[in-house]
Amino acid sequence: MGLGVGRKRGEAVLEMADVIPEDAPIPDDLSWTLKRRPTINDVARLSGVSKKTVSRVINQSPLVRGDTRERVQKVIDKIGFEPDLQARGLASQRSFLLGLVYDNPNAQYVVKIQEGVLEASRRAGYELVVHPCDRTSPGLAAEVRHFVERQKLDGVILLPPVSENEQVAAELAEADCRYVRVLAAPIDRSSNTVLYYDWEGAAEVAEHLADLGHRKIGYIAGPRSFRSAHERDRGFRQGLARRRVGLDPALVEEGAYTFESGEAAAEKLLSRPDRPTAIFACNDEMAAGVLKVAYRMGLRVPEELSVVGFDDSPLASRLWPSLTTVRLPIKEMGQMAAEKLIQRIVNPGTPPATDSIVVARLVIRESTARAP
Amino acid sequence: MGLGVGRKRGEAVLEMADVIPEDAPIPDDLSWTLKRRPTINDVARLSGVSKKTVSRVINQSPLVRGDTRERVQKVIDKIGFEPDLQARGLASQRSFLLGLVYDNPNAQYVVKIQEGVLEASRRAGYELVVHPCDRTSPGLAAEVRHFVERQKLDGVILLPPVSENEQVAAELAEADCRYVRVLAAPIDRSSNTVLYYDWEGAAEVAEHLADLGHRKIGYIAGPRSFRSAHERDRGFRQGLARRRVGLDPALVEEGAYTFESGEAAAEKLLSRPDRPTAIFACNDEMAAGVLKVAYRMGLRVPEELSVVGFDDSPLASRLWPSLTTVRLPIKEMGQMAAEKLIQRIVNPGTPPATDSIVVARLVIRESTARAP
DNA sequence: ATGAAAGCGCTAACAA
DNA sequence: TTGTTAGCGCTTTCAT
Repeated sequence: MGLGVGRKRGEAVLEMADVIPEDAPIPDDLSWTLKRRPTINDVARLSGVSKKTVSRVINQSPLVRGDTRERVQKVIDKIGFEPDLQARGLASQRSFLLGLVYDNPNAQYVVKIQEGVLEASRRAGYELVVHPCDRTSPGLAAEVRHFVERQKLDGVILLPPVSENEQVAAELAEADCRYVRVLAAPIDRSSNTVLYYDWEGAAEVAEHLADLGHRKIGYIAGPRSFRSAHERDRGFRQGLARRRVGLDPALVEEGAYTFESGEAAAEKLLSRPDRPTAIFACNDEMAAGVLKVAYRMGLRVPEELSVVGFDDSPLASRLWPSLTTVRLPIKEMGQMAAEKLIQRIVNPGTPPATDSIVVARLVIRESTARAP
Repeated sequence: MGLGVGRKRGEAVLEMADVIPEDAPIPDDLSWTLKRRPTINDVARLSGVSKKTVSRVINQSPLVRGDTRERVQKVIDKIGFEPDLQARGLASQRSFLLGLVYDNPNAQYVVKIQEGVLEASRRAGYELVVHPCDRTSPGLAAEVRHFVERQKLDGVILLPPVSENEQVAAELAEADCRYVRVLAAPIDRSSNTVLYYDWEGAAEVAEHLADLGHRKIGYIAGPRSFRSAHERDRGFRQGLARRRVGLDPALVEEGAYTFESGEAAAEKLLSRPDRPTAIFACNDEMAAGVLKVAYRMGLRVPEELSVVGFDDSPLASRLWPSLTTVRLPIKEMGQMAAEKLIQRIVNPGTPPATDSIVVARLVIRESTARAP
């Protein structure tokens, strides 16, 4: 009956009725009678409207009368229709996929960001495709572009330190791909950026140590190639300046953000005749190295040496003594980045987004005490 | 000229020629003349064959003559044609996406697996969609199914402990979705499984401690809800039995794989009058807790107390003293899982895959020594 | 070995 | 407000 005749290959088959009359109730358990995943055609037929109207309902277009919308929605719910994302994407040049590009050695950081991003994306019906990469690879920008174009990603989030790569950003812009960069300093438009103020946390470290009476402070900086290292440096020096405490250049070492480089730097600093009473290592890994050297040299922490790290990694709370460090709300950063991106995807005509800023804060634990 | 007239909306426009005669050389720099991403139609037109033949070339069908294939391939390379994955997927019910489902608190583990999976998937042109989940959620199986169906994932990899959930596996099977489970014990067909033998590593721990002369050995087991905890338990007891060393039930505690639970268990064990001379904690987190308690109680490690962990997390090598522990080749597991999955996707008609097994091995560091 | 035509399930342009 | 008609770019019958 009804359209039963002109049905094409693969059309869903209903056993009772094809078209449901306007005024008839929609039968229960229609899903039982569908032999395969329902399509927009099934919904259209069953609710007696055109494909396009169903499409309008799906896409929340205002151009549908209330009762029509309701009727269609009822059929959708009844037969459990869910639009096919591939088809939708093919027709509208979207994919409902976001990308996450990173080259960060810190697993905790990456996973936390992923969690935050996913929390926001799931709400909006987006999935996340991950893409670790090699910052030093010459073809990086092209490779990232290929990644987004291949799957037609609707947008990408870039984590530090790849986020600092201008070529990558430029390539994405050229490919017309929306992106959000997680950055330590405002080097892009604020609608493309989630900023984290590492420097504020570093300044708090300086003040904390100064307030504990430390005057000979050792400092293990991060590698120059990381923007965050500069920011931490700036903040630390600024904090010391605020407390009018000097930083002896002889007590400054540059580390590589690794455990081993922390050990090496600590060995230099702690074998000086005028060894520092406190050391600020620019990340927890290096601070762990400092602790190890202190133990080896028989220095008690914090009684004879205060140690501060940065990142609040799992390490920080599990070391002995637990590390005074600096914490960034990482998961929140992921959420903010995803929300910012999705906002622009879903609502392209909105005014440019405002700044998104998170601030690093000091976490005081057991590894710091008054200067001896 | 040529097909210039019947051209449809959106057709690529060439400035010089539409059809290239059979015997004419293919012009250089054709990409310049294409106003948008080239499609299969462009390739077909330029190489003077039908869409279908181009499709055959793309899909490596043997039903194409050598010279035809070559000619088509030349055009593909020249204009930089890359098939649209959405269109391909829509027509052939694929997505070129793999899923990774996990509920693992260990960030290092997750990231390493992701790396391994990606290494294998990139080679095959697959991308990875990540899906952390909540093992305790009642709707988990349905939710995972929804995840794979929504994006029509070509396959999923399940990590422990979600991988141990039979409902999830059953739901995936019902949805006709290929999956590979990373498991500590063979509870599924071997074509669906990558096995890791935790128990072997645990047995090595037992032998190591026994060989160092320890007879009063404390043991902090993992939570019963983890299959790996059972396997580690089995292996440990087996190893002890092989060395004819007994395990005093009074020296056995159950932990929760957390730092705090390790501390709590260690406090009980170490405050006994007949305190153990060695403690095996079933993961590094708990072992870190043991170390902390030992320091608090003034026990020197390893002189007075040997401590062994499991996982070889970053923690293990950064603690002081560094932890003797057990290592699993995590990245390789990810690779194996992905290869196994892709093999089945790309080549559905192959005989059921054989076992994929990795073995956990003891890593001796500074936290173990001869019994006092 | 190759091709024509009809889909895949959806959106978009243009009518009505 | 709603429907009609073409697509999106590819694969798949089924011919030839």
